Amino acid sequence: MKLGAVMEEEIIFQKTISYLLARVTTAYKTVLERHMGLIGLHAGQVFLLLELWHEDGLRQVDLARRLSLAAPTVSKMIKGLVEINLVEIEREDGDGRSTRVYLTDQGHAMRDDVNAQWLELETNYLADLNETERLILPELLTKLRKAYTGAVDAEED
Amino acid sequence: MKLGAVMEEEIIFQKTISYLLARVTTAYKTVLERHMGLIGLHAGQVFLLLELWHEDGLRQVDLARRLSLAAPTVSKMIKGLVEINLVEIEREDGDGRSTRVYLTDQGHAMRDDVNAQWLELETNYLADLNETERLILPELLTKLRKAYTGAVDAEED
DNA sequence: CATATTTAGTTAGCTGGCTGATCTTTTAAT
DNA sequence: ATTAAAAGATCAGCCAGCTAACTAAATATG
Repeated sequence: MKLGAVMEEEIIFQKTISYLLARVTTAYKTVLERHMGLIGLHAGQVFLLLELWHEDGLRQVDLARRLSLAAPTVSKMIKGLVEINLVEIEREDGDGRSTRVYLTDQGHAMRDDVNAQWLELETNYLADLNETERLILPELLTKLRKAYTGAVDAEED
Repeated sequence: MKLGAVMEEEIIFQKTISYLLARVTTAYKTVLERHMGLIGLHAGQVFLLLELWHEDGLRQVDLARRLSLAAPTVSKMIKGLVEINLVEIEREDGDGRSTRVYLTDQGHAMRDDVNAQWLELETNYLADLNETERLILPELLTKLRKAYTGAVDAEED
């Protein structure tokens, strides 16, 4: 009775990878934000810090590129991080346009907390994945990321 | 010279599924928003419309549950959809608290546009996936969604 | 019947993304 | 040297999410 022909179109829609991805995406972001909130950070800040832990003193434009984010987004994030004293900014000597972003001591100190929280995220929510899935997923996700960051404008006119 | 022992920790971080998922998430959301913008919609509105095409006249709380969204989020989305005349709201007769959301003619009419755009999304960005991946991904994504929507508070005190 | 609790929605205010416009500084071109 | 173009950063304003706090209606409870 409920399997009328009317439903077919919608079912297709909801079975697309794009749809499923959207649902995962939304749910995941909320969880991530909540988890990082436990250590006083916002999700976006974590990724920015990660890049700085990797290489301190980057310019904003470098961060934007590495994180695949727009410049204003990075600008606002840094503002937030400066306010809670995790990073400092400094005008570049050679180039008056650039601002370099440096970790403060507190910024460095957050690393263990973030790692711990990250580990929890990974273990708490992904416990149900079997070994095969754990192997495949990284590849698939990487593939997806490349698809969405790389071929943004690849559509017919 | 650059491959010091210092880097090891960070590399682990960036190989976690959580990290990769975050990157996909951000990239995908931007693409999705851009694509739906081509037909005058925002990403969130599309999902709400989808539910209404499935079953018209839902209450906001129903929509929130089905979409796994918070009530204020749905409230704002509906506001936007009302403004562009895709849905109308109507106070429930039996229950003065509820508002039911109904598609307008224009709301119904968007369906083809959305489907078309959705198809493009699916074909343009996921062309590189092979058949195996196309089979596995839906399962994996569904699994992830359940993990992130279901076990939100499953952590030690 | 009166009061307390639950439920549905809204408002306010936050971060995370974006685009578009603006400003300053550099660099390129004439 | 002057002007034009490019690059780095910011500001304003938008939507998608959220939480917290609130109103109003419905239901429980006494």
